[in-house]
Amino acid sequence: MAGIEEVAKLAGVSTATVSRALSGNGSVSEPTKLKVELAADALGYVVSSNASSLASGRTRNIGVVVPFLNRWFFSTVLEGAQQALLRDGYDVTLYNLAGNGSERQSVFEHFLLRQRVDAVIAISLELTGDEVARLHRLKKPLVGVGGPIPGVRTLAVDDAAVARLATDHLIALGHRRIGHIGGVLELDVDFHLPSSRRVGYESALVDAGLPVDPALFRPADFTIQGGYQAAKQLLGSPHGRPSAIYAASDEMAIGAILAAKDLGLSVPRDVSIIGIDDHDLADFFGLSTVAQYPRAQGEKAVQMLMEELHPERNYPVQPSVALPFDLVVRSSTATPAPA
Amino acid sequence: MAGIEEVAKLAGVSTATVSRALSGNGSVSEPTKLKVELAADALGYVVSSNASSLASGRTRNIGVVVPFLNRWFFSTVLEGAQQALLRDGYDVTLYNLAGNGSERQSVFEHFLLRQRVDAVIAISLELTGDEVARLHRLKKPLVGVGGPIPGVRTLAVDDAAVARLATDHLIALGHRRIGHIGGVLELDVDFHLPSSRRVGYESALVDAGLPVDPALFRPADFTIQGGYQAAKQLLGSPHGRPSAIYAASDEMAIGAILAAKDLGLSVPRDVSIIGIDDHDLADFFGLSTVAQYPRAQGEKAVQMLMEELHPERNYPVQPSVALPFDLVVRSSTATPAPA
DNA sequence: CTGAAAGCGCTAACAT
DNA sequence: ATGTTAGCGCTTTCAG
Repeated sequence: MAGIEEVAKLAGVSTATVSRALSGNGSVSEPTKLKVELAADALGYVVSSNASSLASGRTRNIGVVVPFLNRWFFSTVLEGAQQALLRDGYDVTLYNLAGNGSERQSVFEHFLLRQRVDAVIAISLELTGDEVARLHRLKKPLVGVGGPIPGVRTLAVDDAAVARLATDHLIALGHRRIGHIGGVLELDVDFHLPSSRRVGYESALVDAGLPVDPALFRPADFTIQGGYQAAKQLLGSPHGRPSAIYAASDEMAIGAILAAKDLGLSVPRDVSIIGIDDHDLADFFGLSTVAQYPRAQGEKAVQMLMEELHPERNYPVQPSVALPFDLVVRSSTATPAPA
Repeated sequence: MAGIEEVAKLAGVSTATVSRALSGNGSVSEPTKLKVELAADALGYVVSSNASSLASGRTRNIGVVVPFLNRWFFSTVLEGAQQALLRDGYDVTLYNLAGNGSERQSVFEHFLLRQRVDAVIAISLELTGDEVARLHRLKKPLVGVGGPIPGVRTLAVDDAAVARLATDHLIALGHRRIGHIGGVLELDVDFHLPSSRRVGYESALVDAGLPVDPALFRPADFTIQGGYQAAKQLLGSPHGRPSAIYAASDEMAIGAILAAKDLGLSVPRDVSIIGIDDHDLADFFGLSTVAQYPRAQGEKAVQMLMEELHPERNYPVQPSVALPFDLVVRSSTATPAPA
């Protein structure tokens, strides 16, 4: 491992100049800069991130905290964030807070605080006030994605509006008994979306003059399996089976489609189904859905961090972050069959 | 941020003793150790990983390189590895080599070499000789998971044996025309498994005295969609439709099940289907499969690294790594319907 | 624009 | 068992 000193020697300049030339901080004449770059290349020199971080206080490393890895939404946001960060020369240190217990505490107490990261991205994780305060005290920028964190810049679609859009689509098609597969309460602790997605649904019903029937709601765990079971309950009901189901995620909606099929019901003739996400599989299943764009959300989160981390770069200001979402109508929704 | 010096002062010892007491390296009497810990707690002291790394040469950080994030196998291995590393006090820096192009090069040239990681875990990624050599030159331990990397300790199930087991299961049930949905060649560059999983299938056939019919093979891309399309081709064949299909992954097998249903074929009455993986969804679809245990693979990879990184700890030696796999029979396979 | 030199906060000999 | 001290390899004032 060649060090900065050898590069300096080979280039015939001081180590300070090498540092400036390679980092872009401070001014260096074009010719010397070139010399330095050549020398660095020749020696295969790469800065030691530790030495650099120690001296400068910047790590060029971002901590990303996620609750799960094997769920489409999370891994897609992560992918978007990772790629954007790589482009900006940042590494990603991943913290998977699966086991919500002592693991979580140790991540905050020992890992994030070791000066290892310049900033933190929290995906769909409701941090406690204490956790947020800790990060603030260290002056580490923090942005949230997918779940509102009090007192923190957060990137999230307007879940209530998304839910409304999905429900309104069904109402506009003429459905009057619309079931809803939402989140289980347990998950609501960390993601607020289950409840806001339910609120949007209910207010859409109310605004349309439709009754809110608790029997038409079933909680599930955001998986295909969960959606399947919930839909079976909803659709198996001997009287008053809903003519449409709005599920709070595509995976649950796909489960609902499979449940309908297994019950011998045709989608969308006998029952319309709509989800939220625009999951990779939505197209395959012909699922109508409200698309959100997790990959773009990850990228935008990075952009927000860069604005804080590099105010000098004068990034275009993003005043309010209203994230886009779009109704995508495929073949799982249609007008209800005439009674 | 309190520094080591303040802790030393408060505890009434030297910084060296603080370092020793907190890191466990070198010997410190029980009483002083306690004093130091108390002082550290009181001040909320956490070592600066950069300073520590710079001085010691160890980063307590492992680089994990993956080709995709949103595929079950990868994210599960990653999850297992991450959790095991966290337990051992290691951070994980994630490199997602999605866009196999210049991104990949920059990861190797700039990121991994910055002394940021103590070791590297490569998941299902066939590293080039040059890439391996680079890591070796830095004396960074490297272990591979899921794909054989020449000259590198690699953790992978015996794909040919796994494929054989799946195929033999079908043969034992009495199937004689067994279709295979395997990997597309393109993917074979980075994962060797497509071809070894095909080889195992073919040799099982041969050993059973069955012909290897190229018309019974369809490539796909390891997704549900891909498996669906391939299965449609296989099952739609006007003559000589296979009575069973062995897919090289559960996701493709699930696609095949859906395809069979859509064709009006009953599984397993009209066609038996088996996959590989024991994916989260396998149980839901009643899919027979050969389970491998990616989470455990991630954990074992970590264990191997720890053995190299901490030889003094005398980990129990794992001589040869024969990874477990098991046939899991569910409801998607049965004897063929009598012709 | 460039160089000299003082650290960044810790660890690891080397003493004691 | 503990203290002293010399770096680890860079970045960044401060001069010039």
